[in-house]
Amino acid sequence: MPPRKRADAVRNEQTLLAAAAEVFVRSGVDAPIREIAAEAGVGMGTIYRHFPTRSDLVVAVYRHQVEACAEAGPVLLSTEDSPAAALRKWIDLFVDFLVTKHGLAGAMQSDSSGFASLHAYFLDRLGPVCGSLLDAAAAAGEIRADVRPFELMRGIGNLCIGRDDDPRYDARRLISLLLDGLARQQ
Amino acid sequence: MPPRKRADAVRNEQTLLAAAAEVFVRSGVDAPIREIAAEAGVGMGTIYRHFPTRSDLVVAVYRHQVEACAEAGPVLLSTEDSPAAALRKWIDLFVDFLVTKHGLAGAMQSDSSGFASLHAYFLDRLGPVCGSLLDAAAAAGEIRADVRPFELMRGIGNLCIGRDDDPRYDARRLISLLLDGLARQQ
DNA sequence: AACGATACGGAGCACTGTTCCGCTTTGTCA
DNA sequence: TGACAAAGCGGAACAGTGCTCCGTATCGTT
Repeated sequence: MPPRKRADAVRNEQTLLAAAAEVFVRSGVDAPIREIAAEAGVGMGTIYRHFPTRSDLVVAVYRHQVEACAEAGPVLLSTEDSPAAALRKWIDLFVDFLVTKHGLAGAMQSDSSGFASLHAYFLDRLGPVCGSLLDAAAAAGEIRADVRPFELMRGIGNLCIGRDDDPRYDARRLISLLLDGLARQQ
Repeated sequence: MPPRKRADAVRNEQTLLAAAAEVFVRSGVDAPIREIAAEAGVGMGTIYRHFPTRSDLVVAVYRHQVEACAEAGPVLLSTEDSPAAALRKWIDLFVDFLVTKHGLAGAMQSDSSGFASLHAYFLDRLGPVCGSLLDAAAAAGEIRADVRPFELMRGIGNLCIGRDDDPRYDARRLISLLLDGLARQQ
């Protein structure tokens, strides 16, 4: 076994993952390396050492985001005032994550098998989390009970497609409307 | 009506269309503007004047290629030794054209309606041409008679997807195999 | 032939990806 | 603890690209 990584290297890798996620949301997955380095407060060389290609970085952020999104579900459920509020906040995180997810297709040229496995991982991990949020909100009578995680996640995913630079299209607005529709009508 | 274009401007536009088509095939639709300008023997400014954005250029080449491909069908049919030979040559042109077509999706970000209309134009214009080549070859007994233009064009189109830089995948080789299979087995 | 109007070419600028190497930090071992 | 490799870091420097701008050349008209 080779000696384990130095502490600062581990720290930088975490910092980078968080910074890249933030920049991807702000400027897309094609954001300049410099911008990501600046956001993380590290040099460009550090990024290239940890993630030799842009694809490596995007994939790493993807995994990191799936994990963060999955862990956020239960936390939100216990800290927010109501299950419906937790659901809304969770979906906000989910939309941030989708930017990375959609960028992934472009970053991983022609490696459709690797892409498929990441997509499966995503569904396995987040489907149940989304499901428990939906169940909780439904049990509280806050939303209708007949919407399943898959259709909701897919619908939101589709709403987020192609919203690159056209200011006339605001995916988050539409998603908010969708959630309004999800609320149980009294 | 404003005065019509100067002769050299018209000439340059045609030259550019042909040069861009050639470069797209050789280097993809993301080829540097400089390379296209060099191929056409014009300055970069000339390209930007005629086609302000890359998307404009790609769309123009697309239309130009559809037209050229459509006109080539009857010509090949009358100049080649056999309908099957004409079909093979025509498909060769068609594959060149597909490079532009696939690049189009990337170049036209989020303008799916414009893309759809171009796609319809493509089918309307080339379907019949491909059909007449197929019919002629079938009538000559050179190929089986139960393959329709749409499925052939679509099949070839799909074979050309994702062959960007992986040297292990050669779309033209597979297409050639497909055409061998199309030949009437004696 | 002369003279706008139109179009051309490409130098120049801004921005980005990627490499490379001198310097700093870390972990270890006496 | 102090010293010293090794691991890691930062960012200057280089190369390639998109796009603009304007002096120059060409065209069409009178």
